[in-house]
Amino acid sequence: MGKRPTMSDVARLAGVSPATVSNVLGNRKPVEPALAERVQKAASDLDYQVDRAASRLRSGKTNVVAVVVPSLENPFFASLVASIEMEAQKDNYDIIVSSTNESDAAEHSRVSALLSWRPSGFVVVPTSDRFSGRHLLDRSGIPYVVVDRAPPDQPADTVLVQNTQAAEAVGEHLLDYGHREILVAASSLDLLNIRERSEGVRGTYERLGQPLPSLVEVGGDFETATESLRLWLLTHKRPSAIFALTNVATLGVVAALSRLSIRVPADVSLVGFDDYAWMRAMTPSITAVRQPLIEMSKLAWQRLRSRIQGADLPARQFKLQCHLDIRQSTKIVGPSLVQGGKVGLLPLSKTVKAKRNRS
Amino acid sequence: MGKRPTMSDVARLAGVSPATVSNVLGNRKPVEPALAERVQKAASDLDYQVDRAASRLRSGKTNVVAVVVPSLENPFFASLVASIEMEAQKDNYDIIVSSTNESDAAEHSRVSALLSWRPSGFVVVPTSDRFSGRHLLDRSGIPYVVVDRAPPDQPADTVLVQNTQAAEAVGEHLLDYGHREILVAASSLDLLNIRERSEGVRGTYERLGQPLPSLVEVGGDFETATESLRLWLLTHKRPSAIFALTNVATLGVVAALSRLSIRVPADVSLVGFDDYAWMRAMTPSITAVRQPLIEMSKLAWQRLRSRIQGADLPARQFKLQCHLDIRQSTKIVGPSLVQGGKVGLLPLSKTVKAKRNRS
DNA sequence: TTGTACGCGTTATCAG
DNA sequence: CTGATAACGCGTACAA
Repeated sequence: MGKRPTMSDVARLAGVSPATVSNVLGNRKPVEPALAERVQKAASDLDYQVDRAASRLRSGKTNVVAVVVPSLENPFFASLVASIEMEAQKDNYDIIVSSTNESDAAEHSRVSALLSWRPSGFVVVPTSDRFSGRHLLDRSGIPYVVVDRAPPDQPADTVLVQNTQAAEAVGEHLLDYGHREILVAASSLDLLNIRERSEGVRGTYERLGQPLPSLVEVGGDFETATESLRLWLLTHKRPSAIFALTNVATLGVVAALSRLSIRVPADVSLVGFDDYAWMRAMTPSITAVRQPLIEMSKLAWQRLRSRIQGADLPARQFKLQCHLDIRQSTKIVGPSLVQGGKVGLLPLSKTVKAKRNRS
Repeated sequence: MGKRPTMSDVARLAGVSPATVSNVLGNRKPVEPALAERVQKAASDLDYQVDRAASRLRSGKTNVVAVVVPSLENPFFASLVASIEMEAQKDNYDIIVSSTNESDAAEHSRVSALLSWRPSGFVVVPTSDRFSGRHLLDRSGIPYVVVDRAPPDQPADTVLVQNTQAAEAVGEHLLDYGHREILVAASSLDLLNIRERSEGVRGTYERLGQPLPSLVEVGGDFETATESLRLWLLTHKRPSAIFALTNVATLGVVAALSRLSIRVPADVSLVGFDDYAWMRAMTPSITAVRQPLIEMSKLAWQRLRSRIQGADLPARQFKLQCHLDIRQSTKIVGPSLVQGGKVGLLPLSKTVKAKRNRS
């Protein structure tokens, strides 16, 4: 109960000045070991913890970063937050988490509100390609890193995945398995990364002279996605394979197919995006593009930390490679449609090639 | 770029005193409309945001709560954080999120570190029944609410679910479907809530004179759970139904069964815990106990907020009811083993009865 | 090692 | 009753 102890309380108990306590606890200046010990003991006896508000006010240092994501319900963002938190914790940073519920306006207002913390940095997954929090961040001078969705126009530190290449690999995989008529289930084409995925497969089919994939937008949440998919399937010729561009879309496809008693992969093959335990656990296991979530977080954090520490780096865009895990949900339905030896033999687990590259 | 504007900057621009700016922005004291407007304009022209550190230092108010969970990778806790964040946002509170990685020591040190923020309150899911952060929280005098896992001994505000009743309902459901030999897949029996679930089914089987369930501890992560389950199934007589006590255990069971080509529900029935989209999406859909996550969060937040606002309430324990969603993964294998009309007819979606009750 | 000014809003006090 | 002035909260940084 009662009020929390202050540094002066510790100082009094240890019989030293507040300044010394500050020096000991922040090990800023060398202090006589004997004194240091007394101070430490006094501090722990009182369960004393430096007040970050006071500390920040004087020193300007906070050790906190704000993390802004479109939604915490989406397991992809949840996992992202989880691994960023882990990285931050290693460096003794805390994170303030905020979700924008997929609203541009909310993004703006959340960023604005979070600025009042004067955080050391921001990690942002923009809600849309408009990235409406950007202006505020730029004006603030606080370093930030954008993850997953590329900001338009001006460069900024950005950590993305090679969506196009990953989708091309999926296209090749499906062609190699003999699939000619495929359906692409996108969440929303408003997002650049989704468009890249969509155009990736499309490009592959186009280049190889195959019929272009059909495309359906299914929305961002599970229920909607399921229903959209179900409707589409009821009103169109059944494709031989479906490529879902997000984890939610994947789940929607699985549910829709299940409801329509369409079997995977007997009746239709399925490739998902994002890789979650349930995709591996279920029967059939789902062939899916795995995003390097941990690497993304590590890279984003590393970059942000450098900037926080004052490094003067040019804005850079990182594009990490994805990985296609081929599992049971894709079935060979005919001879390979991939010409030449180009992709003659796909390894069971195919790595989408490409390395980091500059913006 | 550059330094952030201060309240004095705004005051100067608006031609008033800093105190007036403070009064306007915090609408604390009535201020002439004309002046107020000038101040608002000046503030927004400068993108001014009050510095929370300075504000807290003087006023003692923070509008931030710390949320401590065992793991952010676990979708149950991730969802919990998501909905708490949503509640908090409505009341203009930010949340600082921290995970203990299922370590008691980390829980203690995380709580200790978070105290340096002087948050308005804590929401804690204890890592273990030891609840090693408790001492610190009690000494701090900061209000806190415990969620999901009950603290031992002394009462504290706690929001739980009726684990026993939920598990009993699962027992009745399985008996009603004619299942005599069942296996309970627990994560770890170190946790009271898991023991309650385990003992719930066990109790039901015992009371009705049926063979007691077998029990296997499968650990807290997916891979381990899958392997433990696989091993158990290889070395024991196959049960007619499996009840998994957590979402991770459920996933592990699904994966193990899939790997062993044991069909659900043809060869074995399955009841899971926690309710996620993938359980509904897959074929067969998984019969599962749904925890009222949103209600839990709302209640926890409401309670915490009352305390933050100074309400002097006696510690209380809330136990919310769960819901058993009967789906395709449980199959009738024989006549009902539930005597009398007691549970003669189970509705397709059975609600585990019981209401909130006092500690 | 310590005294002390300082950072930036807030609040109590005071003036108009 | 409105608005300004000044003290204050609690660590930190710099001079002593």
